[in-house]
Amino acid sequence: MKPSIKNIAELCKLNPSTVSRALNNKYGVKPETRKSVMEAAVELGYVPNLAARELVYKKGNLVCIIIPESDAEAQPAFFAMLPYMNRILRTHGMETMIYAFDPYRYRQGELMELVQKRNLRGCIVLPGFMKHHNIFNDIRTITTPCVVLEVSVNSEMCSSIHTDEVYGAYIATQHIIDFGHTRIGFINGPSNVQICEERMSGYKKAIENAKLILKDEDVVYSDFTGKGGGEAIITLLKQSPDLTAVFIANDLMAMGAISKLSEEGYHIPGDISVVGFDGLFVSQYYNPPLTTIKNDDYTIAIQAAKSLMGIIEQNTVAEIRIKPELIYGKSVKRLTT
Amino acid sequence: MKPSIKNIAELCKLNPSTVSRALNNKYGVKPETRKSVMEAAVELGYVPNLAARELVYKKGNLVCIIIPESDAEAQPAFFAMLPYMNRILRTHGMETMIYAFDPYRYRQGELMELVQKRNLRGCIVLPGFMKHHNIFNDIRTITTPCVVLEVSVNSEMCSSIHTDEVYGAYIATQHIIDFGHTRIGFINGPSNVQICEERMSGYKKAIENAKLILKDEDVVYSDFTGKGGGEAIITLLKQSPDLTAVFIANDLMAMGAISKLSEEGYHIPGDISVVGFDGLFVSQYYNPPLTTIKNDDYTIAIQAAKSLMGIIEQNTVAEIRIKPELIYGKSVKRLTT
DNA sequence: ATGAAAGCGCTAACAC
DNA sequence: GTGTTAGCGCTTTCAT
Repeated sequence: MKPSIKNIAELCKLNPSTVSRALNNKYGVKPETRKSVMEAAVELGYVPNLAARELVYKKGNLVCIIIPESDAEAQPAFFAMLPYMNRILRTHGMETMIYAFDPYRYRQGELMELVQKRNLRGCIVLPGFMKHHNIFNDIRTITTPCVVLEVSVNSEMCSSIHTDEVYGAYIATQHIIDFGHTRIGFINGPSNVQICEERMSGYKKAIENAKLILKDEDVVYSDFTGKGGGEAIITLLKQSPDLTAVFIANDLMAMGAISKLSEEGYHIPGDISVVGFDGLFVSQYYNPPLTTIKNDDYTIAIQAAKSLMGIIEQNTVAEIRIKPELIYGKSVKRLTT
Repeated sequence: MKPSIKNIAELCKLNPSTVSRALNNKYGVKPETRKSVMEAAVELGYVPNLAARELVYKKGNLVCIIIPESDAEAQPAFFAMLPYMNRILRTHGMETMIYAFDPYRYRQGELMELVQKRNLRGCIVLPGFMKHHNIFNDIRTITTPCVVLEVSVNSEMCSSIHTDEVYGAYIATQHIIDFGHTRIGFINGPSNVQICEERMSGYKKAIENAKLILKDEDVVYSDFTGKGGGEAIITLLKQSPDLTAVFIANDLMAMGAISKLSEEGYHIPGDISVVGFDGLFVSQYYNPPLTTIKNDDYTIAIQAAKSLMGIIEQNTVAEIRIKPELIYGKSVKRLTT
């Protein structure tokens, strides 16, 4: 039978409330009493029951990370971030649960329900590619500290962390331009996704800044998968055979594209230069090592966890923007200019 | 203020106990009473407090996935498995928490403490590369349903899921042999890790079966990282310049090796054939697509979750062995024989 | 079919 | 400094 403070109380001939005070280091317990309680606790193998404590406190120390249910392939960022978030949260005495919701079956209010039934201390929402979903209505009205990635939520209880997508796409394209390319294609993700619009505008900005010509046929949309990237590059090169470089909106598509191009006899970067986006940890071991924009998951994850603790502990909400960074690989050819 | 059954009871002019029965579909509630309770619950936005329920039931519906704390790079399997486990567990009414322990600071009994304080329903332990760690003593004596990956635990409450590593390494090496190679190197992971010993013995078995000569200098040990793989292949080719193929104990090292070889002017698979191990989802988009042994995370994850539910629901423990599978890429050259 | 009362393990307000 | 008492929200006897 699992021991409770009552058992300790009996053993020490004390009242349970005194035991509680002793265990929680509350003011007003004789040192020797505390000592005897501690010893009894160890002897009995006492472990506090968090459910009982929560019932009194009304809040627990559980933080929930909320993601749309999907495969690892679709969510590399989440998996990269989880350990870092977890680490920070733990140093603040929090523990982590995962809630994967089905985007197609999400019920209005599901989030509040989760928060309430588990007495959650806070949430971190990683919406992935979703920008227009019922869950955001719930986030807006939630009364529990909450951090949302990549989506702004105007609320007293919500902070948000953004990647500066426009900037990332801009420096990617600019890097290609700096290497002397003048015909630069773009393989984007789904056009209805907000980050894709933003990456598109970064690409445009760099092209226009450099007084290059922006052509519709230099842009194709795909689906962020490796397979999709392979198909997209073929379509793109058919439309615009004189491209010398392509900016691709995520590393997975970039890999799919390079793999496909190699198969078709192209040499990378000899024939076509490629820049990706994401900075997956495997990208540096790609053949050739991929030049990419590192969406700094480490920084974002730590920021997210710290921001959450900021709301919980000091009631401070914030909107943070993080600039991604160019990682130099070997997938861009320097043209003689 | 968060509504409780008491509020519902007042609204319906009933006793809280009747409300509880109505909400939980217990026998002996007049249909109209139940109806009025349900309506009141919706009207008030009632959400049950799991902590209170747990206090009565003694058990909750939380399952904990336990991993050593580390970066995503070191734990690709975990991240691949999490969504699948989570999905199965949810269909059984369970929710998932994550517990990342620090292997260097793990205290004896930490696991039991976690289980008790959270009233966990069960655990799934993914020990990664660790085979000899204090946590296994705790797992052995735990009295809560538990599934452990890759490590056998002799206990009434524990099931284990194993990958047949020997078999995997065997079919990898055999595949290379089938393609006509006779000088086949092996880049293994750290020699003190059990799965490495197993993969080693699979490699040996295939070499010996084919009456090829097993040479010490054809094997090098590295650290499962991409960087390590790049260094290892150089060392290996210096020791054994006449190798035509290499079996590499994980995909990340394989990528590092291929990347390095390409940089050095080798062509893959023209000059050197490579087979990896893991079947990471990015491997199929590698250049060239990597021939690898797919450690079927999907099957393992689902098996693990189902096994856990098997212990919880039917008290059935099992020891399951899963055979990995050869994935055909384009990184092995067929030699004319 | 419903109500009354007790109790899960813990903490807090108030006595002493 | 410590005991007493009440109560967190829920379920479960046991009455009625």
